[in-house]
Amino acid sequence: MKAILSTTNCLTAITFTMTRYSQTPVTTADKTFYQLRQDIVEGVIAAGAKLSETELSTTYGVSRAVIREAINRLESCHIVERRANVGARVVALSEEGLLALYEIRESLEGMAARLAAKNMSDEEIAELEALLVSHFQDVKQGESYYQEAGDVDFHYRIILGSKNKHLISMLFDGIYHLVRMYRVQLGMAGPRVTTAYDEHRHIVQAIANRDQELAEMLMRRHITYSRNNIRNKLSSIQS
Amino acid sequence: MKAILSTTNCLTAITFTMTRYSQTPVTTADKTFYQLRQDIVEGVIAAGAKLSETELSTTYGVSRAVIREAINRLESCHIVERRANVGARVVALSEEGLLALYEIRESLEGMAARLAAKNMSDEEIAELEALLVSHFQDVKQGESYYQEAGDVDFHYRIILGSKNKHLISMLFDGIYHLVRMYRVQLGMAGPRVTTAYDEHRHIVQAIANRDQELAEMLMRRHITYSRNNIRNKLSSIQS
DNA sequence: TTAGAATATGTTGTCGACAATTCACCCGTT
DNA sequence: AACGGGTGAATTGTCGACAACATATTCTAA
Repeated sequence: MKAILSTTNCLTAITFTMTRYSQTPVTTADKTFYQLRQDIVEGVIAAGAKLSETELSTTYGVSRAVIREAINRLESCHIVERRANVGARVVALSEEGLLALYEIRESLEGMAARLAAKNMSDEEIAELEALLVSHFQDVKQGESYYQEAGDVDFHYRIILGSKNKHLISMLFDGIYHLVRMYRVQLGMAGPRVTTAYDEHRHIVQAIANRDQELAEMLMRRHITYSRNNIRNKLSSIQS
Repeated sequence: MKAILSTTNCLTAITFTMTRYSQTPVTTADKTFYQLRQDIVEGVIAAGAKLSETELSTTYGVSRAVIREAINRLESCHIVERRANVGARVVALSEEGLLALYEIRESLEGMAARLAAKNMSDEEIAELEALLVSHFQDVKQGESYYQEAGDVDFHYRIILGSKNKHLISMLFDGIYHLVRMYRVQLGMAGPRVTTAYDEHRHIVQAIANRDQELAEMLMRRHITYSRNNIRNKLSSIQS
């Protein structure tokens, strides 16, 4: 009944939150870009695979020009790597790559929490606290499959709360899809379900208190823990 | 004899350092992109101006497809804003926009300094110290026109020293050109010449001591000072 | 047999033309 | 005179074809 794949829920939650940020695709190049990105992130197109323009144009039923534009945008997102006169390949996934991404997340989301403590409206903070309450109930009922969507939504709201356009764009358009891609393809499950809730709670509290220093510090620690968690999983898989 | 325009020296120094990072343009779309970006950053194309594809294609003597690709890449850099079926405009410059960029610089370059303290080789650190010595001599001789190139070079080396690919790309391809564009078009001079040297010296010292915490903190303060400096200049201009 | 050059093939880069959309102008109606 | 709808010019989006480049294969010569 409720055993829907977590991915679906996650995407729903994301799109819900992001309606204030991302505009719906209008041109076919837009749609193709979103489709291609999704197919890569979710593993339909394998990591390291070559992206042949002619092949993709027949597959997606569009001209080579729109495929080229889509690939260009994927390159800007660092999802594919391109060499002139040779072609584009999906980026190679490595443990170091994922950990490097978390270094940036630590830096950027820490700043986002700091700015959120400064710039979020009281109403937005109230919504954030309400979100946390609903998470608490989910966790209490053991509905851990909601956790990833909830975690993503939590972070999204804080990032949006920073009110810094560049910060928002870097995280949403750049980092998050890459992280998801790495997680899916390296076979990582969702985030830690047990301990994360308390960390979220403390972060929200710091934001509500307008304590910029503490909000940043707690967010950085939160992501550092996440990073260590991933590193442990990866090393245990490899050994 | 040595009274060459500072801009020229700045670019020379940048390209010298960046040879390890950026590859030379090969296709005409590449060249057009670099040309267009330079023309926008240096104010040849005004802020807020509309970028007509047909007009640019005749101006630069290339086809519209090439111009489109260049504009797409400029959009990814947040140098132009695009609306579907309408066109692209150079971004509107605002005081808040520049200050928002410095918030990101603080976050990202702080992390870069932290990672540099961890990942730079002893040889690279020695080069960095040597660079600082040459700056000191320049400052002592009052050759302040070298300062901007020197400042840029200093930051570049530390960013490269982080060894984090995404971090490097975000700063070099994304932030720095935007900052330069804002500075040029808002009529800001180069960075602070007097106090910055000591700050640089302390940062290098922290990196040489492999003190990650301190390196990050000093770099963040360094950029915060710079940001405050800019804010003061801007408000004094406006009033 | 091997190294190197010439060639063949398939890919990407570039171009001009056509289709779709937007925006401004003009006309008609109230 | 003011507002709404319609028409037209101009711009962007999309397409198929050609040119340039990289790579694999084959052929030749030492």
